[in-house]
Amino acid sequence: MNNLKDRVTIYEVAKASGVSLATVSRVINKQNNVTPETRAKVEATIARLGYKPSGLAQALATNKSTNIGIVIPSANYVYISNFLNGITEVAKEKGFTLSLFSTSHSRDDAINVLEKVITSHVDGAIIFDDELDEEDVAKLSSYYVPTVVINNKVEGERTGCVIFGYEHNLIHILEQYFEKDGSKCPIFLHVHNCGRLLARTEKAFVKACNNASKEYKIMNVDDSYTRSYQDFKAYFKTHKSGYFIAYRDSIAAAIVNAATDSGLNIPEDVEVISLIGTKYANITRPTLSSFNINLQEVGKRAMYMLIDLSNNELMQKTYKFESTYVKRQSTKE
Amino acid sequence: MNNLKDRVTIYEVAKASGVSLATVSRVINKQNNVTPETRAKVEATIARLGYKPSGLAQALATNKSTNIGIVIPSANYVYISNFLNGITEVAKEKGFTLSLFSTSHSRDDAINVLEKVITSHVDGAIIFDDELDEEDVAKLSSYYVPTVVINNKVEGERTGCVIFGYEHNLIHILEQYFEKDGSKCPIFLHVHNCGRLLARTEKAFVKACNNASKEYKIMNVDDSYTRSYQDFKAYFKTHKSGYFIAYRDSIAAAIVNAATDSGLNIPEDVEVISLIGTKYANITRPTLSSFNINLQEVGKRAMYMLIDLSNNELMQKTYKFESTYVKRQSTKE
DNA sequence: TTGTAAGCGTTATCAG
DNA sequence: CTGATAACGCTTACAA
Repeated sequence: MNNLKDRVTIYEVAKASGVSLATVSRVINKQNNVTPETRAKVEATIARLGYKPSGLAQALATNKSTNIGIVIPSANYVYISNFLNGITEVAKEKGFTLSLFSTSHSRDDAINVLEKVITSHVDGAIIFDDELDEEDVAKLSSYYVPTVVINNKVEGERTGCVIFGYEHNLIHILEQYFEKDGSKCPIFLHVHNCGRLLARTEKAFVKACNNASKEYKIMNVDDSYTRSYQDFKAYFKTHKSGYFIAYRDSIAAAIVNAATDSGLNIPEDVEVISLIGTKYANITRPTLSSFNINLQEVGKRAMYMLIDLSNNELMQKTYKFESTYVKRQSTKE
Repeated sequence: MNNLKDRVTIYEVAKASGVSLATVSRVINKQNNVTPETRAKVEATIARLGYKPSGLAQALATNKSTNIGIVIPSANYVYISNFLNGITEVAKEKGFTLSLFSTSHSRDDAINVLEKVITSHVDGAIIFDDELDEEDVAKLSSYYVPTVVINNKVEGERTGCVIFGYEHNLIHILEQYFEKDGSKCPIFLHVHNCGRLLARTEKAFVKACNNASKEYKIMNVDDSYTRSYQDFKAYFKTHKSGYFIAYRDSIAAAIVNAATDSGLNIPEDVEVISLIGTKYANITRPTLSSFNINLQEVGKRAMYMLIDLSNNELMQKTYKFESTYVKRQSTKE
């Protein structure tokens, strides 16, 4: 693990070109107080020796790592991928490097990750992880790392947040459903330990049902396609209809497929809405009605907010992304 | 961006506990040549002051960053997500931090990323990106960064690679198809600029067809579901059959959906195989026959290889993952 | 067991 | 425009 050993340093470059460290430093930092000749000379030996400055040493000397930490539960979700993609784009554009931390849905890991984020001296952090709460973010903040939190309303001096608007739209859709049809029992699919967004939408769901004096069900499902497909195959042996609200496309797809495979019709017998719609909502057959938020845009926005935050230029500390509802084949409306 | 400013340093801890820097350093590095009493004293003030060591300074002093660089084209593919997930798991287990670099399928970006990987002083790198070739890896190697390359056979002192076995299996499947049926024209879907794996499988495809003296077609398709769905809707107006080899699930799904929506039957009229199968092959209807490689395992393996490489303990420098073929509903066999 | 001091590879503040 | 020299925060011989 001695990869730094033997690397050409600024000192050797200075020696080889007959100038001082300071001059070499000026050249690599593109400062203009260097004669064209000396600059050329230094640049030549840099090229010849294949010198690359050490980001580590630079960071230590300047107090800037140009590195930002990203905390996610797992890379394995499509919406997280989209989010990451938005982040990487801005990072590249603005010259930041990214450190990826994942917590695997465990509080212990999350605490650990928090420590790592602090010690790794990032210039900022973006947290999209329900294991970490306001207090944790405050801790990060106390170490002077500006933070943007996704999907959690957090306040703080060095903190911004972007939140998702689902509740309103879900309530609206349900109201509409109750008004125009409402014949099937509304069923909310609860995934164990699946975080704030689910909890909030569940609350909104209950509220909408209560407001309309409708009976509803909360059903526990497994967070995997295969498992929940099987569960719903069993379910549809005794139940022949339902108006389902599913957290993720894959769960929605499990219901749709199980229903179809059980001889039920979509959307006549069974209707399904996916809360976190991705491009796969469009690929399954029947296609899935879903709520959508462009997570790539969320990633980009988070980066921009973080950069502003670092420069003390963030005016609007909370940014809300409203979901849009896209009706497809899995619902009548 | 002065996030380091005001952070508690080892020096302040030393002063506050009335010991020297060295002692504090010993304590935080869990060396055993410290009296329990002084250790306790130091630990107390560390806790009181909320001191966290600077990873930067540690890395500079020890020549070890415990950070490894991951180079990918984009975070936006399911198979890349799976790969990342495998990596993050091992990283956590072994105490590494990850730096994520994405090249966006551009050679320029890739070169840029390479520079960044070098300057960021990672202890190693994992490259899963077709823009970077053997020469680039050699460059990395010349800066003493051990590297594991995915999907490219690369040799070098500080280099390992994991490669994917598709050709054999594809040829086998095709031979079988020609033998048992072979009535439909085999069509390989070429995605512009889509990298080595596609090129290799395309070659294998051509070879198998030639060996069997079968006519075949290579068709250019767009690398997006929506676009290729439209293209195939148009295509199936005039063509009523085909045996398609698609690169990705989403392309395979586009064909299957377009065919179905055009009144054709799967697999009677149209058969489709997806080369890079993901869990979505199982979710679409009809389900997609596909070749599978567990990319999570690939990620894990790459990490283990990299760690061994760093310790000069990597015996087997090339590791091959054979794809497995899973027949589903989109083919007869 | 503990402290002193040199060094890791840079940048930055001074003089010159 | 250029060169010493002191930081940056930590580790690690070497001394005590």
